[in-house]
Amino acid sequence: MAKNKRDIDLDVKKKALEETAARLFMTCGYEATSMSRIAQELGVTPNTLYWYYASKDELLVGVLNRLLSDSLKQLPPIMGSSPKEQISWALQEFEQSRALVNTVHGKLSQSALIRDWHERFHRALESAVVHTLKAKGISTEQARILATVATFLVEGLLAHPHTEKQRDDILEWFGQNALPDPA
Amino acid sequence: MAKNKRDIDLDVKKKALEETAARLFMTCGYEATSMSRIAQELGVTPNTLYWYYASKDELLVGVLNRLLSDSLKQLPPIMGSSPKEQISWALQEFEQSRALVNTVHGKLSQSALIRDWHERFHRALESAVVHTLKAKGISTEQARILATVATFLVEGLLAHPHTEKQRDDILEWFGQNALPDPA
DNA sequence: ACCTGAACACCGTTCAAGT
DNA sequence: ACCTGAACACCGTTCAAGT
Repeated sequence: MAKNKRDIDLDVKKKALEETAARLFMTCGYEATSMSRIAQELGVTPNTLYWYYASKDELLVGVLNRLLSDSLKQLPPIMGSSPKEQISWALQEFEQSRALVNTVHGKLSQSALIRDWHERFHRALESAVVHTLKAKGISTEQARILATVATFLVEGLLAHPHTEKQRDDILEWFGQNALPDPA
Repeated sequence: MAKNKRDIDLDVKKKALEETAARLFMTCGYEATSMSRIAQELGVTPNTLYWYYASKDELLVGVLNRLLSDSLKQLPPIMGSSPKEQISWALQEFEQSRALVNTVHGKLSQSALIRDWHERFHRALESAVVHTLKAKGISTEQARILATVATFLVEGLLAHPHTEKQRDDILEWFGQNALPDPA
């Protein structure tokens, strides 16, 4: 990437920074990726990054938001499928960034910035899931519980290496117990 | 603590090191706790820690094993209670070290040492849970699934701040769906 | 507005040297 | 066997200076 200044605008530049950072974070891990390394990959001095982001954590938030909105763009097509397929999709979507999921959880107790982002993310996710469950005739309270359980199962599968069979068994079990027996 | 050398034996010394490290890890977080800080608290030079542990990660493993075996000592009394109470106990037991749970998950992709410990821990936990479930007449396969789900729910609750109601609702829901309806 | 050079305080870790 | 002093390479971050 060129060392251009001023001739490419802020959003384009941030996009490039975040894409490089995302790639390194996902392959080498957040802690193992130094600001110097990211800068080096971009042909830039480490300090440069601090013009765009106040801290490494803030860069991480930028990366998370970008990955998330990229995922959400692919969401519409699967909106009509079964709950099990939807969970399966979410799992696959997060699979590549599983290291980041663990990173976020690991930083919860140290970084208020990450804590905020995490809280917002879960609130948005829950309300989306609850909304679709209610459309299926499930009570608000029950929908809330199921949404949380589904989230924990996805995160558990992401956090721990597992076989395909394990994943399928769990999704199957949840699918059968989630909906109150449609007699 | 005294700077004694040779006059107190290795196990006692390691106990003191790990207790101090555990306290700091749990209150300030693992990354935020430097080796220097731990050493300072012990009235010792940072290098000293490296005579006992090859790395900070190894010290963490020592801390984890100590906390775990301390918890296991309190296990017998609750062996007879209901599954829901047992899960509740596990939750409460891990509550204080919730930061460490997140730390371990966050380091999975970077540290082979932690990965090993984590794998061993989950294997031991699963086999214990499966064993008790089978005693209740549940098939091995079903017991495995339930054990994994229970683990993910506990970890989810630990990783995310939650209200008492949320916790009770989830445990209640699991309790009702876990055991194949005892007619 | 954007980027660099040089520096800061700190980190985990090593090693030769002391007792 | 146990511990220290001094050093190493590196980290995230800051700031004054350049264009």
